[in-house]
Amino acid sequence: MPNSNKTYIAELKNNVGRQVTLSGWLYNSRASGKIQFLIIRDGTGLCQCIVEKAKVADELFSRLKRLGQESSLTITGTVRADERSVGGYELTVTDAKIVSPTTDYPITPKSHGTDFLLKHRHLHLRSQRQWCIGKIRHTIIDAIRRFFNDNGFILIDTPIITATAGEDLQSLFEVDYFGSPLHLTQTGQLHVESAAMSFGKVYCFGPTFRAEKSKTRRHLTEFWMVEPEVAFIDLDGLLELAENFVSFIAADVLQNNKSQLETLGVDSATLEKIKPPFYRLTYTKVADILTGQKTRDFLAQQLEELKNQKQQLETKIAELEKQQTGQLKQWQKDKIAAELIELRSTLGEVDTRIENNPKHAKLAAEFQWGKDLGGSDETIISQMHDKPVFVTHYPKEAKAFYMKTDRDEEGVVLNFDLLAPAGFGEIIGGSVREDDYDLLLARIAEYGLDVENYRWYLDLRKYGSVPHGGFGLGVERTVAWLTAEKHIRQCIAFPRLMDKIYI
RNA sequence: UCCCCGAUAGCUCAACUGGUAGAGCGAGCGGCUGUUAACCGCUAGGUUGUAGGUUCGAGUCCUACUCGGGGAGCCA
Repeated sequence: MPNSNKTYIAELKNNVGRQVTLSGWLYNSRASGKIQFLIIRDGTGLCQCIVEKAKVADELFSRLKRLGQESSLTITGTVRADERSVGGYELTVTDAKIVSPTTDYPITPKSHGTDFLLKHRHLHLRSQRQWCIGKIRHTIIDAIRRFFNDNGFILIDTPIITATAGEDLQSLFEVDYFGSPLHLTQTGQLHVESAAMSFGKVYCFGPTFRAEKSKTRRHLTEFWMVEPEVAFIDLDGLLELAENFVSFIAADVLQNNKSQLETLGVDSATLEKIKPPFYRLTYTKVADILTGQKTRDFLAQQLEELKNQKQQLETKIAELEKQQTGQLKQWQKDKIAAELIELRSTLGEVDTRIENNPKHAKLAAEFQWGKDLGGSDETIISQMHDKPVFVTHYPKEAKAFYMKTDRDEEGVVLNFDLLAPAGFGEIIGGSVREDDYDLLLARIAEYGLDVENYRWYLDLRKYGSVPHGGFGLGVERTVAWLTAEKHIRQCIAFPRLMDKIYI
């Protein structure tokens, strides 16, 4: 095996004119009598390899011709720049070695259903789309770590098995810990607060578990969350930190994943907009907006647009259905059929939105100060903006026990949610923490939590309490937002969904 | 937990009001020197999710169940 000059596809641009050897898998192939086009993937990209019958041994030519998708092989040839090729470079093949031939690879280059793909997730990870998302996820995670490391934050690894509940008690996964019931962490926040009193600026980054009965495109039961926590910080400081942080991530993706964004069909202009300052609204302001004329007009207009869109789709579908019955080549009929499936699914989505619009309008109009913002309310606010929006100062009844009440306005807490624009919704939740011992104790009791479990947490208010706060950013939601991926389950390699684990 | 939709070849989907289950992809064989989800010809591939029911006749209608998708509530 000529291994001495092994090259990765990503490095082809530096090797034009040279002979190189690639190792990878057969992604797709097209063949004719005397020429074959093999698309090879090697983890760094795709490369079209040209096999001409005249330039290789006959036996090799025919073996390559019947080589199945996802067979592994090493392939040697000369690098050429060529516009017609994926990635702009191709290989004129002189030799190849089949490492392991494959037959009947289940995932074809045609379309597949979600269930099928999730059942084959171990193989689906090789697909272009999953590969692009995986690369971007990697950039995001790397950016997260770098942002904090370069800004003086210390990484603290918080426990996964815990006795304290950070969020809602109903969404806990219980663990039988040598006979006593503990649970999987919902947040590292309480622990990371303790570390902030030692290091000043800290963050934790790990998996989080929530047994929410939420079967939506925005929920996983196991997801990754990064949670910075800072001593001596106020709400304004947190907002600034959060907007710089999110902007840094977006800029990093833009810089490192141009081609992946392009493959995914993401308009990079939307990412370029993600720059400070983000919009800042108080909860009370949001409540006014939701119940006001602006929202009524906005939703009415949206409904009009949706109805128009529906009509256009229906016209298009009718046209295609008519065409389909005419005299056409089989492949043309197939193309139309594929297009119809696509259009019908879009139509279904539009129908759902039309159906939901009045419900959302009603929910918004009847919004009562004091309630938490519903998903639809968030969506409305988020749709009204082209940049992320901070919503701050929620009523304390709607929020967690540890959030600090606004001393100027006792009914609200010093918290914030960050809503991603264009209807994407919440990606960050954060707050200034209650730092007064007595007030915190009262809140713990109010929430019906066992004070004994929170003794250590209360101690932080006893020994040198300081104003402090932090937030949590959901990694998969951020990935979904930045890649414009509709479903969060595509944003982690092996998703854990409510009641459903595939692999 | 609630509401809506669906289940037909390995995969993605067809089958008008109940009347002999059909394409493409994939697989196999053959053809084609620049293909881009290549194309063209041939071949194989099915107890229509499961269990009942209505009917002369059920993929199609009814009931239950199982599985899947979407939405609601809740959240990162």
